[in-house]
Amino acid sequence: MKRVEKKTSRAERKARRPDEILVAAFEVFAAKGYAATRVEDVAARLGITKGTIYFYFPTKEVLFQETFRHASTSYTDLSTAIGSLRGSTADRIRALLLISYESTANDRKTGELLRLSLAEGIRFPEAVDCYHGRFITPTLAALAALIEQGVKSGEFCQHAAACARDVLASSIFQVAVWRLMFADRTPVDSKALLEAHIDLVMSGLVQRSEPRY
Amino acid sequence: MKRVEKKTSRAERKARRPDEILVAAFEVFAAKGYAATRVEDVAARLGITKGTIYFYFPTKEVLFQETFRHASTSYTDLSTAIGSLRGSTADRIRALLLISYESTANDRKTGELLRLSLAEGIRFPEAVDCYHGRFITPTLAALAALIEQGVKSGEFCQHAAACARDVLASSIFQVAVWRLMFADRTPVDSKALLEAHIDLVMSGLVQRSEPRY
Amino acid sequence: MKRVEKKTSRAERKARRPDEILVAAFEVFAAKGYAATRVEDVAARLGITKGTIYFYFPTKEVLFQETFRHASTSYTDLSTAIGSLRGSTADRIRALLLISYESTANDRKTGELLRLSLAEGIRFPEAVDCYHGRFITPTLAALAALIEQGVKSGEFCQHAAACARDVLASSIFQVAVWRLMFADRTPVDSKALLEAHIDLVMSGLVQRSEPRY
Amino acid sequence: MKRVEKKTSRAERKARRPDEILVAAFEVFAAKGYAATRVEDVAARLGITKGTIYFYFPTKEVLFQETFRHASTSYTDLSTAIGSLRGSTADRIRALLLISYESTANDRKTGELLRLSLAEGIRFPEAVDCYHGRFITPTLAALAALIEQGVKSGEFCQHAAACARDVLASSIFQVAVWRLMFADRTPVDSKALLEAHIDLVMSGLVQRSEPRY
DNA sequence: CATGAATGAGATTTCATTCAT
DNA sequence: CATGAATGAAATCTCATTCAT
Repeated sequence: MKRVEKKTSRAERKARRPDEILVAAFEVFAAKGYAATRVEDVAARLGITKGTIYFYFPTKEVLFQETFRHASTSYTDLSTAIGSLRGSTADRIRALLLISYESTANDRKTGELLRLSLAEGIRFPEAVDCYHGRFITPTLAALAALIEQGVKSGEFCQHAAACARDVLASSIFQVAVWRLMFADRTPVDSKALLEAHIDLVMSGLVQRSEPRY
Repeated sequence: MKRVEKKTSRAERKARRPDEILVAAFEVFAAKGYAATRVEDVAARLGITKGTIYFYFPTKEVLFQETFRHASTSYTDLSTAIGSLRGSTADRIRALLLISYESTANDRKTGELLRLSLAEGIRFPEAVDCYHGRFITPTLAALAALIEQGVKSGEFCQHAAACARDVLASSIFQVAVWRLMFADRTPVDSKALLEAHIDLVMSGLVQRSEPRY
Repeated sequence: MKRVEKKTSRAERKARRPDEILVAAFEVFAAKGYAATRVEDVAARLGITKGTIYFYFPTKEVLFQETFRHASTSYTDLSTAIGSLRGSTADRIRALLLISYESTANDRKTGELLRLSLAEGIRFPEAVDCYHGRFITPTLAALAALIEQGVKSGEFCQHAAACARDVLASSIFQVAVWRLMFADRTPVDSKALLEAHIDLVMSGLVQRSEPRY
Repeated sequence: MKRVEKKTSRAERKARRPDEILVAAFEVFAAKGYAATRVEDVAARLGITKGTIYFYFPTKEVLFQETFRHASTSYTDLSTAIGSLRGSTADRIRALLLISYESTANDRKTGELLRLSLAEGIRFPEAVDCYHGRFITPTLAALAALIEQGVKSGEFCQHAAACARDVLASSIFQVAVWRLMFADRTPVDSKALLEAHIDLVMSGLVQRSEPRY
């Protein structure tokens, strides 16, 4: 019977439509920016027509905002990740930053969100808010929490820890910006760069008044 | 008398027009992005009409490219700056990064160029090339030169120096991205952030007289 | 009831639109030439808007080319006409030229195509090719075929027949040009002119073995 | 001294300017048509600027009309030519048509005037009037005069002569149209075509009292 | 006289949005 | 629900025309 073969029923399909649209829209918006993206481009990517998109989203502007929100949501939840980390505080920070990196490296979405935030931030402040709330705040909070632990445990020197949070976070931005700008022309070993960054910062962060080991 | 008041003759005006246009165009392009900028916006900012802009630049696309190039050109020349730096290598690196920071902080142009590079890089690869050539390459070269001096003089440990260049450079990106995104909402003390970054990295970079391990 | 009155469904309308546009466009292009025709003029003639035209044709240039091609296509097919002609070869040639004349006289299209070919030929060489292929080549071929028959049957003298084809064809051009230039100012009896032309040429063409007078 | 070398004084140059402009304008108008011709194109061809053209001609429209008039004026004066013709009436007609042909063949101007008349005739009826008055009317008059002489002298048969004028004239149009359309693609031996045309028409025109063959 | 910078009206073209089917 | 023909506002670009120099 037909029904058996058909894996996605009409109802299922319908339920997924908005998400499908948001996914497709994200790709186009990320690649071309808001103004240069045509609603039809998004539709074409799904093999549907403009009209269908307008059935789910009232305007292009709303489509953009929902798209941005949707794309931000799927970001790996750091607060759960942080609980499962093991090892010294330094190891856990390193692991945390690598998790961020991986999520960026795998689906590029995080990087593209950064691009969109920067590119469209002036016209869509909510997008920046969203990016900030979903990505930056949790990352900074997680880092801050880990650093505090390190200070308490004596691993980190109090003084350096004060602004270590932002400095560590910058490693993520560095890699993201690097990839956005030179993606296809100057391939960079992002992971090595990230780890070097972490190493250098860490070595300035660890307590050193006496022999370390 | 009219004549007396008129400070700019027609000839003078003409000679300055292209530059005036490029300056105005940069502001609008930086604020709205390529696609959302209307040629008329640029004209209005100068109190002239579209036609005048098309008299000097054949298309909006060319206007953008020239604008980008023009804005990139005025970036503080690091190779001259580097010669006038004094003090220890660490001091000179610090000074160099602060120069970059100042140029960004004062006219925002550097930051906006970064924004445009990221936002329009896909459609205007030459813009990225330009930004790369004018800004990133000289900065990295200057840093690399200084680091090498530090290694030779024994100030920096060989091992850490290997990737210090990129890590130091990331401080600039961090500040720039931060300012671009949160300019008016979460004012950041960029200078403090930058100096903290440098401090941390430096402390991981300097040669330490006793064994680390 | 609305439904009853509406003779043309949306689907029917859509199917006819391209042709409707091409017909309207031909009239305007023929009357004003390519450059002086505004796309809006064509739209207005159909009671639609510019946008609709651009929905079917990507540019004004393509619209012109398609229009020309479309207008050329409907020209009376001479190769079928030639088969149904009766009488002496001279009679059949006369009939053939009159068929050409009638098609010109009735819808003016042939004449206007000539005007467009001449007027826009430099910018649209394909238009000339098209006119040549659809109109001139078949006419000349048909005439040549008939003349050859006349020579074989002994009706025409070999010598004169050599270039009779072009000379007979010129009668068509003469009438067409005449009508194009003086259409509304010096009305000419085109038919009489054409027949006189044919008579004169024919009398030079026919084999005469005995005194005419 | 400079003056000696300078062949054209400023005054001379000034006096020729309008004519120079009209000559250049004709070439551009003929090649591109009225609407597609920019005033600047005409200026560029003379190495001067738009402003100068506007000094001599108030609008582009006037420039076109003057240009057309000017180009028509230089047409070989047939009424003087006709007096100097010798030989039989048939010979003189042949010679007259060849004179027309030569003037066309040499400077192409006559052909281009025809093109412009047809292309712009609807918007510039005066251009057609001008072409008619300067070219067609004299040609037809000259032909009619010669034909009448031929009839009086018994060379031509009365009957055929009635419309011989237009038929003979058509040979000129045929050649002109042919050259305009196929100038560079299907080079035609215009002169042979013209002479064949004349031969055929003449042989239908001449009085024949005895067997031709 | 000649120049050419500047204007502004108007033409081509694009595209978000609507709505009858 | 989905479609896609149609709209119309707006953007890019052109060019005849003007006028200060």
